[in-house]
Amino acid sequence: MGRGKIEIKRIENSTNRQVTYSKRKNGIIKKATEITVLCDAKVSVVIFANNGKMHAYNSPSTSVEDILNEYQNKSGTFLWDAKHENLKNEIDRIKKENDDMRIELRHLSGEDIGSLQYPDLQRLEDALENGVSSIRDRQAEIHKMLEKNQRMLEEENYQLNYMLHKQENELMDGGSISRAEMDGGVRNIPQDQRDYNYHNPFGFRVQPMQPNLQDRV
Amino acid sequence: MGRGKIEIKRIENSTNRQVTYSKRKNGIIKKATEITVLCDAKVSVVIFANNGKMHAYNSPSTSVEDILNEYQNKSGTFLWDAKHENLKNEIDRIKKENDDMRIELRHLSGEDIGSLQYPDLQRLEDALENGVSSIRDRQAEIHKMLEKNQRMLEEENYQLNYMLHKQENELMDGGSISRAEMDGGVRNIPQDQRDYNYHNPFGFRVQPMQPNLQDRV
DNA sequence: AACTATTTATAAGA
DNA sequence: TTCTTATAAATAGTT
Repeated sequence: MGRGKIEIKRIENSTNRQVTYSKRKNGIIKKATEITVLCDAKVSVVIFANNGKMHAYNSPSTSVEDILNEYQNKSGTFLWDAKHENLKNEIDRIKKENDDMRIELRHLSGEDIGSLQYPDLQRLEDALENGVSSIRDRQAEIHKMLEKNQRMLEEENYQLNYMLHKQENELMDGGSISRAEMDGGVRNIPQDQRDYNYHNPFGFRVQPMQPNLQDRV
Repeated sequence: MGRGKIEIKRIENSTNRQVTYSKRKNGIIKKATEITVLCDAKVSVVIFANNGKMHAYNSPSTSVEDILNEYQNKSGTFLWDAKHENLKNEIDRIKKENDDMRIELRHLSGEDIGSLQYPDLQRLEDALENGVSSIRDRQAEIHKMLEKNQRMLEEENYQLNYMLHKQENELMDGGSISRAEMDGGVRNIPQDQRDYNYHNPFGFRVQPMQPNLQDRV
């Protein structure tokens, strides 16, 4: 019933099949509601599209419990089988994907390559070298960050030591230093004074001068 | 669809209702079989006529009906969940494995490594270098095989050319060569004579002396 | 059950 | 998905 007659056999075109499914599903459910009303019948319709989506129609039931249970069991089994099939298909699909990746990983780690020939080997080698070079870039980047952080820490230590030294001097003799001494003299603090800070757990706490020392590298 | 249009409401005439029920029930089942075939769907249709034996011992009760429906739904869900827990768990497990491998593959190809720190990077680099070295070993192995095959082919060519040369001489002057000439002289065949074979499509066919030339490398 | 006039469903095309 | 429409299919009323 339509523009043309169709043979009752699986519609191969997927879009077409989907459209027909949708239309006919609605048709069946409409018929079910009609017979329910017209003839006072009880109808249960459960439809699964092959993509796993389910639609169901149940007329208001007045059936006794054991009949319902019988239906329940039947439809339950049916329902289960359909869903079960879908899940199994999904599992198979994922397992396939899984196996492919596992093989690729093994190949990339140099295992099971005894049977590979030129083009595959070349591809693997390229991929690996690409990977190595990316990883090394990343390592270099981290290395640079670490070095930068180290330089910043050293700088801060110089300044902290200088300030500590200055305050100790002021406490001891009430003296003071010039701005010039502060700017120019920092890097000339002798090693023994710089190291003092590390051995004095009660040293003054000073706000860090490099707030971004904690940057993730 | 018939001689006259009918309103969708209970058919009061019992005979009429029975006839309509029978016709429409067949129609629905036909439709169900059609959608099953056409759309690769799974359909379950259960129809109870209100005057059927199945309903003989049924006492229509709205409240009981509601309870039974609820029970049906609940037990259906329960049945479903219980039966599918295992499959769902398996899918989750495989999907997890899948994701992990996908991430590892991306890391190995140098993608998404922006957040990785030292130990992971080191591990990846080691793995990649291992892989590269295995692949290169394999390449070298293949290369050696190819070289070996080439040497064998060259050797065979020498011998074939020698034999060809000798036969031609015999045909021309009836002469013969000594065993010593055969053993010692093979490699001294002049270039112009060795090349002759390549230009002579009607040269004698000689059994190859190196049966394993066709080895897969 | 058959028959058939009619209604209804729907295939194909936008 | 939704609408349209020509046509196939279902079926209401009749025999």
